[in-house]
Amino acid sequence: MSLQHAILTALLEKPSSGLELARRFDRSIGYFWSATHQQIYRELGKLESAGLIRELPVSQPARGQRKAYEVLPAGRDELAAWVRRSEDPRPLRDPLGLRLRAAAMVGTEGLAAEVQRHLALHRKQLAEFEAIEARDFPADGSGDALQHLVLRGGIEMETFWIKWLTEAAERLPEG
Amino acid sequence: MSLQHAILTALLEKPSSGLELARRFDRSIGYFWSATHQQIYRELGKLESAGLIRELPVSQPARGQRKAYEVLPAGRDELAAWVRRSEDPRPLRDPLGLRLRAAAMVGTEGLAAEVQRHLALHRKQLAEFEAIEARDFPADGSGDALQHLVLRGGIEMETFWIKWLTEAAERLPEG
DNA sequence: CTCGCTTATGCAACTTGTTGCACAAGCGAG
DNA sequence: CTCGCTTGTGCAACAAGTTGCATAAGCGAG
Repeated sequence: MSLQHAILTALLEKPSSGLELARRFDRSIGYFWSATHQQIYRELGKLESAGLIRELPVSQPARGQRKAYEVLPAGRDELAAWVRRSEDPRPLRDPLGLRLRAAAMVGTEGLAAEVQRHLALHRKQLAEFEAIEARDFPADGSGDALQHLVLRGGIEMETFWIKWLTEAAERLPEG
Repeated sequence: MSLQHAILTALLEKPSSGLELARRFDRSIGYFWSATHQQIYRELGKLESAGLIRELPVSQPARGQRKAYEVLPAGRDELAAWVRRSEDPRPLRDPLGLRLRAAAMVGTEGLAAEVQRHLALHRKQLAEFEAIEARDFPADGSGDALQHLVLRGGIEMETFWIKWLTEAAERLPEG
């Protein structure tokens, strides 16, 4: 049910339409949970049926107006209860590690290039996170500490990938 | 399709029955991909239908004999092709990061304890990985380099979690 | 021997995530 | 104006992963 709670969090931060949510998931919220627009629309529908959110009434319903949603008290309660619940970490799922292992059986052809490609992707992501950190969390300690912590998680995760992939690149042939 | 390829890899390393596979997934292969026995049985069925694996013929089919599978040439080919394919990393999915963010909206009550619990889990996992490393990959450089690399990935991943969760513990109230 | 425990295999139903497409409205260029 | 492009919303089908249960065989204690 994590996706529903992610949506509730995002809507509490700021009432939004489906597409706005999808965009915000591509950025901040997405460090630890990604979602496509279809998933988001589906869950918005469920959340509305469940009485946890509602369409934000608009003063002048002009044509082409996008639907925006806001969180109802029941939604806030549910989110608060979820934060207090206990939930185990999900096991890691990454195909590249698997492919390295498979390569031990069937040969490493092409893997060095793939590792380089992943390295570039992770370096790019890290640069983006660091740019966000510099912009939103200056050294003076302004900005929300919890949100900064989450961003730090994203940064350290990417740092891990870069470190490990660099090791991998050194150990693979045909660099 | 990663699970099917994980199974092919495992069967190439050693022909096994469904439950043996499930156990091995809990350990080595599972660093980067986990699976329940139900998933494994289902995929074994599909792989067999697709002609990529077959039941290992046994000399004396005693009662209670467990079915074991071995990889056919077509299966090896498919695995080799997969290793050569290009595939993007999957986005991270972890509910705890999400909950920290949600806590910025609805309060951090109970989170410090949860962070401690996760810390303990990750420390335990790290200790297990390090024990395996000490056992299977002594300093003299014996042992398969690729498999060692994959294990290093698991170790560094857990190290990341511990570092980040420690940061989180320091920043959360009511420790 | 038989009762309960463990091991091994598997089905069915459900939830979650992905892919591909459909449709409508606004917008800008020709 | 109108054609094609982009934006926003959404359905349907599928693939992947999870949960709960059903079944059967071996095994060891009483």
